[in-house]
Amino acid sequence: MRPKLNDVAREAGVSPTTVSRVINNHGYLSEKTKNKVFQAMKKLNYQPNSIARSLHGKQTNLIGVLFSSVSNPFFGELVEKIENKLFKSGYKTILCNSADNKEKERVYLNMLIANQVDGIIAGAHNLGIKEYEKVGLPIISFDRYLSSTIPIVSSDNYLGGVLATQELYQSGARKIYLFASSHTPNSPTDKRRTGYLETMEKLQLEAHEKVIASTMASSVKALMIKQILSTEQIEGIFCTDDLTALIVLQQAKELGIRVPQDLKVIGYDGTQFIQNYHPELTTIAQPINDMAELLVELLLKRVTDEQSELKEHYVLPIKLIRNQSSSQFM
Amino acid sequence: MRPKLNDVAREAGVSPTTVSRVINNHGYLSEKTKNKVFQAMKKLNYQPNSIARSLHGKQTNLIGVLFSSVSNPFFGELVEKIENKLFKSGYKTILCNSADNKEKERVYLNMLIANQVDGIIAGAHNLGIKEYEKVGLPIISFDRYLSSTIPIVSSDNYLGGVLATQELYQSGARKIYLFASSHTPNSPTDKRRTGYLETMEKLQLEAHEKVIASTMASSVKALMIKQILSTEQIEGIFCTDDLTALIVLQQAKELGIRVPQDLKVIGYDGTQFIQNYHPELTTIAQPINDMAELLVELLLKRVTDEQSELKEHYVLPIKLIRNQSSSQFM
DNA sequence: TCCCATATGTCAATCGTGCGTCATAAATTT
DNA sequence: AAATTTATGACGCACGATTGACATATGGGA
Repeated sequence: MRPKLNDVAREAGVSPTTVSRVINNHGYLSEKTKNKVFQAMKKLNYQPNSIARSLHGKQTNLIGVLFSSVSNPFFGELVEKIENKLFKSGYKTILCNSADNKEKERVYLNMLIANQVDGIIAGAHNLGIKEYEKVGLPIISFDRYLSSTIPIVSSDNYLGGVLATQELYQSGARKIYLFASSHTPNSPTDKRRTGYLETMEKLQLEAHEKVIASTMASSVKALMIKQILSTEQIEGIFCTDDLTALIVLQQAKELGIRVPQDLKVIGYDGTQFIQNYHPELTTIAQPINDMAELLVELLLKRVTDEQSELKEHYVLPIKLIRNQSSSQFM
Repeated sequence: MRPKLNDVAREAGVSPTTVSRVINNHGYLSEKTKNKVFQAMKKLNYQPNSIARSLHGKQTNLIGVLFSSVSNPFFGELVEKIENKLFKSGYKTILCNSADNKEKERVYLNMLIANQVDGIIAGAHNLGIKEYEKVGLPIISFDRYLSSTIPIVSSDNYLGGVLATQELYQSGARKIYLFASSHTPNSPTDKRRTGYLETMEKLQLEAHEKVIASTMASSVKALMIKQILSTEQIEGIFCTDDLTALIVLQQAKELGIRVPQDLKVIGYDGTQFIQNYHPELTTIAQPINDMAELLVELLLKRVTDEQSELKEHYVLPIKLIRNQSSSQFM
């Protein structure tokens, strides 16, 4: 049986009250007693039962972190950063991978409530606004509108779309396609798309959109992309995520389409992983670390003070990382 | 304020005891009352406070999942599978990224104890055996020996080393190098190494080892590998992880070393990610899904019944995925 | 009619800790 | 010597739900 506060008191030869005082550094305490208690705690390997403490109206220091999947490097890196920053502030992360499953997301939301988490960082958004509003807990959303009371953190998706398109144009491409991973209004991808469309219009070029659904198996994506590449004359492709861009590079190679000579490709996300292991890929890098930091900071602000006034939308700058896959070829 | 059991009772017009009985399906209950209570729960959006329930000696249904990092695709995929399987069994995952930091791992362990988790899946092992034994909770270890009472789940690292080496040999390589990500006895990498060394001896070939520390920044790794590739005559490389193998491929390309004509490369791990996005890489695939399943199954067995007899070591089979990077060239 | 299974309510203890109140005693200041 | 400050103990309530004991009521079957 795990030792309790009373066991520590007995071991240290003091009253339970004193032990509690030592733990919470509350009231008058002599160094001598403190030491006695600390030693007893160490000897018994005592850890205050945070369940009991939480029940007493205190915080649980648990934060629900809800994303669709951590096996995607982008979310993996983001979640890792979030977890790190939460840890530094003394909070624990309950990981929730909704796998784009509405039902799972709903069950998770209820679980989190039942577990009395202090707040939620939500990056998986298959549920309606209502369900999130019903939660009644501090929530910060990553990259999607949930409700007017839930602040959003995102990077500048629109500018990303603009820059990506301009980059392809400037490196010589004219027939520029958009490979979008989905097509839902209110989704970040959509603003990247808007950036693309408006820029194409300004450039007086015809827009071409292909939806490469993120739910498809990657082999299916590959097939689909191969099909497109082999039938259409394309000079530049803006993929709304890096992984799709990788498949494009792969398929282009198989078809003997040279990158960047015949085809220029630009991705989106710019994870550390992509930068390290695919330094050839031009991409729009989201500030993963800053986003994680802001998400945590805003959430903890709300957790500490429910009334704290937050903006509705925080947009962080993106950065074009220019590499060989989009370089001008002479 | 979140509704309590008493509020539900009032709303349903029954006693608190009855509500509790309905929730726990305990004692005699009429359908009529059950329905009244369920409706009241729904109306108030009531979630039983699991903190309070846990305090009552019940399980917390929280499991600590301790790995070094989820941004590494291998761990990302493994953790995601684990989280999924835990969820299916009604358990919640507390994610702990120790970042190979001893102190963080220790703090995490204490946090998990304080939070009364029902058990721990440990895949980060920077601490001594003692600290893990002291925990006094069901623990299952991934891939490393912690103590005789803590079962280990791993894949067949030794056989992986053997197969990898044989594959390189059979495809024609004679000067076969090992690029190991670390060199600690008791670590899985070490058995891969043993497999390599023994196979090389059987083949009467000279072994060559290089340590490409996993702690190094990938740019440093790249530099180091470039250096090695450009100074030594190598025909085959067995990398103890796929990411290192990717760097090898990358650097070989830069140096004009053709793969597989001049150099054959084989990696290790075989994540879905690698299979999808680097189908050219031959690799030893660990059964990520089966490992996750077994880890969870064993842990829950221990959680449910402390006394359940488990083996000390569970070794799951690996699989050679043969691709172009190691193919015989004629 | 009596009994028993079914259905619900009342009451109180319990889980481990936090914390306020009161009491007491020693140490320190005035 | 009196008044404070410092240090500790004892006690009890609270947190929200669980659970057992006990009481009571209804209905159906023997």
